[in-house]
Amino acid sequence: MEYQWPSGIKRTRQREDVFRVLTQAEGPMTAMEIYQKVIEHTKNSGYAISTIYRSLAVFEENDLLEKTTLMGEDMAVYEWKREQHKHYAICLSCRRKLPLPECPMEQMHIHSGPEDFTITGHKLELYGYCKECQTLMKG
Amino acid sequence: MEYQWPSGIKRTRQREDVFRVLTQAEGPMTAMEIYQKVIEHTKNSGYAISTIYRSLAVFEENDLLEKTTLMGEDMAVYEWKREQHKHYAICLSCRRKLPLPECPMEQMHIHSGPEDFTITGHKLELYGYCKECQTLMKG
DNA sequence: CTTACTGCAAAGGATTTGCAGACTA
DNA sequence: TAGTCTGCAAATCCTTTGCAGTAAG
Repeated sequence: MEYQWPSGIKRTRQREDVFRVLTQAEGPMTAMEIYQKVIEHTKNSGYAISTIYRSLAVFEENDLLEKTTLMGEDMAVYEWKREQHKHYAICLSCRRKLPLPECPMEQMHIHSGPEDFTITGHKLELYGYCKECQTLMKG
Repeated sequence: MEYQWPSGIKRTRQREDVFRVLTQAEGPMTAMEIYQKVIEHTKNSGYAISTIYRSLAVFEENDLLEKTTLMGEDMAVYEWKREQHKHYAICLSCRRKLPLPECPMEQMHIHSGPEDFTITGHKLELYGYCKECQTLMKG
């Protein structure tokens, strides 16, 4: 198992489910997507979506995941924080999220914003059209 | 007046109000903030928040404004699209939004993301602490 | 005039919360 | 066993929508 249970957080079956889904996810997921993955795996009908939200809140308070709302979407997406953080190129047509091979912000050396502002993090998303959708549009 | 009424959009008093507030705004605003600015200016009590949303929708459909949800906030913010688009450094303490002097993405020449992906736009936000909040934390 | 826009109020939908029972340590 | 967590259902809150009256061109 690549990811270990974070210390300082009480371990419950439901939180483990959310943890497993998030750490195994390919990209950011909505609460509903996480919920569906969980019940699909546990085959447990008595599972509350509110528990998902509460688990996510606990992880977020402990700075273990990132909550975002992507352009053109209404629901928040959640992603587990990894050593090497990720950015995505999001296709405006099919909404697919393609991970960038590396973080452009680290590639360049811009760690300075406005004067006297200490940067602790950043959020970057690229928008455009993936190969398949470009082909479809031309065709 | 710097900004001219966009052609192709029916001109009404209410839309003009939203247009004026947005084009004069210093940064992104929530629908509620726009609403309050509008009624403060017009002193009109019979003004519906739904009209604000509908005006925003029309402008957005015409690609005249950008709707975003900032990290750690629940409400969407709206910003008029300008020739020179803006990015912000957002203080995690006081939530102030400080505009960056220039777009870091243009500064570097990264216009390539994943293979065969055509980039049409991007979203970038820096997070951290502004001068005042740093001082407060140290003191 | 004709059609689109607005105010009002009510509906939607994601997320949060109160409470009593269930479970972890 | 003590205290937290969960399921359930109801409440919130931002945002959207239906409808009848109003305004723009």
